[in-house]
Formats: sequence, C-alpha cells, structure tokens
Amino acid sequence: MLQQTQVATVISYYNEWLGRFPDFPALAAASENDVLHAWQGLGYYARARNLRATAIAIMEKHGGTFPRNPESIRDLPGIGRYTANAVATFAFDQPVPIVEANITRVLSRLLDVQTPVDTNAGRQRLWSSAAQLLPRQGAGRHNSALMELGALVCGVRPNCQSCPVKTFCRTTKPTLLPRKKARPTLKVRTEHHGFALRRRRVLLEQSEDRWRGMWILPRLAGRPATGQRLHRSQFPFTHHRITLVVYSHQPPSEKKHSVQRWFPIRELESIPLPSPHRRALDDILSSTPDPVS
DNA sequence: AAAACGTGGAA
DNA sequence: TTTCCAAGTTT
Repeated sequence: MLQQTQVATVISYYNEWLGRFPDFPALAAASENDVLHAWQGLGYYARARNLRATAIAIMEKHGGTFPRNPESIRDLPGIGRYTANAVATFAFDQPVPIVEANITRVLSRLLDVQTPVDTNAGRQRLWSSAAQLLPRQGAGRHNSALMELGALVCGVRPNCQSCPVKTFCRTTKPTLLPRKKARPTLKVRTEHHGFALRRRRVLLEQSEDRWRGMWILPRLAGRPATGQRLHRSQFPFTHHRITLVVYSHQPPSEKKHSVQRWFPIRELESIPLPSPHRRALDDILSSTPDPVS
C-alpha cells in the first residue's frame, strides 16, 4: 500500500483493509472485484491485484507461511527490491539495505550525490551506499532510523539545525538534492464518456486498460453528434491532464469488445469505480435527479 | 529502458 | 492554480 503513497493516506485504508482481509487465507479467497472495491480511491490498482496474487502464492507455494529470505520475498508478485528488503529487515531484522524516497533524500544529501537519483547510475550509487552503511547487528533499527531521519528532519524542507548527523553531511545546499531527471512534458487530453439511465439503472463498462477490472462510464469514440453534456471535470494522471466529459447517450443494443452492464443506482457504492468516474457519477446523479430516459 | 501506472496532500 | 511528489514495480 505504501508504494508511492503517503503514509497518512494509507492509514485511512489500512485498518479497514485488515478488517476485511485479516490474513492470507482470507485475502487469497477474496475475489478480485472485492479486493479492488476495498482498494478504490488509493490508486495504482495493480498493487491490489498483486497483493491478492501474493496471498494466493503464500497459500499455494509457501504452505501459508510468509518466506523469510529476501530472494523468496522478491519473487512474490508486486514486490521489488525495496519492498522485499523492507519486509526482510523490518519483520525479520535482516541486514539488507533499503532505499526509498526518505532514504534517497538522506543519502543524496549526506554524500552530496549530484547524479540524478532516478537513473541507473544514481540508483546504483544509493543502493551500494546503503549497503555499506549497514551494521552487522540491528539492521532493522538502522534502516528504520534512516527513514525516520528522512521523514522528520531531512525532509523536502530540511531542518539541518536539529539534524543528528549534520557534522557528517557533505552537501551545503540540501534543498537542491536529490537531483532528478527533467519531467516529461504534460500531455493534455480529453476523454468522452456516455451516461445512460434506464429504469434507475446506469450503464457501465469494465475497463480493460488504465483501470483494468474497475467499472467506468462507457467510452465514446469522440464528442458525440447528439447528446447533452452532463458533466465536465479534470483530473491529473501521471504526466497527463485529462478532461473528462460526460454526455447523455442512447447506447446501441449490442456492444462488442467490452463488458457492459446496467447497475441499479443503489449498487454503485458496492462496485469498484475509479475516483474521477465516481465523482462524475455523483455529480450527474445529484444535479439531475431524473435525467434523460 | 523509457513509459505506464492513481490519487491526494502540501507548498 | 500549478507543480511536485509520496514506504516503487512492471513491462
């Protein structure tokens, strides 16, 4: 959950998630739809599918017990070098390095790393440095301390006065570090969707790409020739800014290549919808109590 | 190896 | 308002 997501955001999901899926058997037995529903709003939905796949792997390949060594952990779906080592060091106190956003700030400043950290050379530098700094005993505590330092002192706006390792720090301009590659230019796009309501049911389709497995308003090829504009909003998406426009429309009776279903309005809260489409639906359903047939 | 993958908080 | 970015991984 914490991958590329702030701790405070994760906490608002964490307890409910664990209440719903308290252990590996429960998560392994859950449907992908249930998992996506519990995850909705958190983003990066591949994590939800991978976490479920990991639970299944734990049950089927590891006899229900989470593996202890980093290589085995790394083989689980959705777990890369950082997460594997983080679990190994925090759960099992193993002497393996970790490098995430906080430690990237700390090490790049401590060592005055001018190489962009989001390049192979930069990552190599940080990971080998983290490995060298590792103590033989108490690696879990050490790694935790590095992260806390990055979170509480060596943040985006560092508080060097209160830094416990200021005498070792090589940079004189901490706010210029870590360096990163130039961001790709923002791409602006408009996406057109249709809203159809019949007998208190809304037509939705299951996304096959961006929000794979989640339910969205049916895509339209472009601005429809007919149909009233019911909603317009914008949402950011990685390096895109997308304008979402929703029109009233009369769906053709047959539609191939995408799963479409009519959902009673009451059921909308129980199915996984991405945030922009949920907001659009909320907007339309509240402003037009009884829109077009 | 660049690009894709989401969302909301904070400056 | 815009921009940056957060306990990264996969393709």
